[in-house]
Amino acid sequence: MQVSVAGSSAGRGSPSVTLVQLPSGQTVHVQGVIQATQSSVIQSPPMQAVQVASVANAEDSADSEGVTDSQKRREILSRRPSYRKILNELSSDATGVPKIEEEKSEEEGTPSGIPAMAVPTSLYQTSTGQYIAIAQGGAIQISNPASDGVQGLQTLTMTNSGAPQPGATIVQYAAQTPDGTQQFFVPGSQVVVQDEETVLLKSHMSTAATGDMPTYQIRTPTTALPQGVVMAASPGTLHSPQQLAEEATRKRELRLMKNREAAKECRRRKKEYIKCLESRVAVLEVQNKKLIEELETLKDICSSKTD
DNA sequence: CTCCTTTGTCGTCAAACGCA
DNA sequence: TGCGTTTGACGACAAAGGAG
Repeated sequence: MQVSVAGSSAGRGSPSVTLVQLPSGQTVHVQGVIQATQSSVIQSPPMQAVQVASVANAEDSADSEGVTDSQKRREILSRRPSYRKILNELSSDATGVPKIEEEKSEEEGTPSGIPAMAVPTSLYQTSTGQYIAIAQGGAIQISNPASDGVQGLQTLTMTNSGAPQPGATIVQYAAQTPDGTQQFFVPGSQVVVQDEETVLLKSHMSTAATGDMPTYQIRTPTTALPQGVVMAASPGTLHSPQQLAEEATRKRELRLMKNREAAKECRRRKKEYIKCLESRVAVLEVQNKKLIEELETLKDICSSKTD
């Protein structure tokens, strides 16, 4: 099934409606969640197209008489709920909709690309073709396609309780490579990150599965500063304009770096959210199909009785 | 091969959100 | 209320694919 998600219109003036288009040409209107500057196409396994009801847009047009431009603009720009919020609300309404996990759990080592479900053992397939199984004990097994550098299973084990240090998180990365098991110990307040700002265990676990051993560095997630970066003195101790300028530059660099990472994370969440929407569409399609079949059966029964 | 279009990704800005 | 976070919007860029 191919589901295309596009903002209803480009630019800042667009109302917050997302059109999820099904292969049959039908569209699902999702209120107030996604806008894309360009349309995105997501591939998913083939699925029979069944009619899906559409949800009307509740905040159709903001242009009413007597409203100033600034007010209009403010209405247009009014914040939509976050993906996580919407999805978690959806998941509370309907079963089968996985939740996006809280940020905390991600830092503790749970691959956030995996939806959290209350199923003892779950199997997922990533966009890269990997299979991820979550065992009861929290062990995460990654099965690579045969074309990948490392074949077979890799295990990510996350332990919180009973850790050697209070509040520490053990992240074991055991890959069945010729070198043997590789293991990472991650204290609670730190994350192991790859070079190129790629956080280990974050989204693309396939990067850890390649044959080449990437280099890692320990960072504290709160600051995201690379090692060796020393915080400058507080503004009160700065004297010369040059120092002030350096401080401003440093602050800007820090802000940009943080925002860069935040944008990456936001995009990852957005993708995850879209995947969840797709799965919801699939569930609804199946439900709809069943209901149609049930209706047909009942119709047959009624018509046979009247005959 | 070159040019154009489409698609996807990334960095940045800015505004809204949310929390202490 | 200030500050950090989140996310829509935008532009730049690269890769892929099609047309000529």
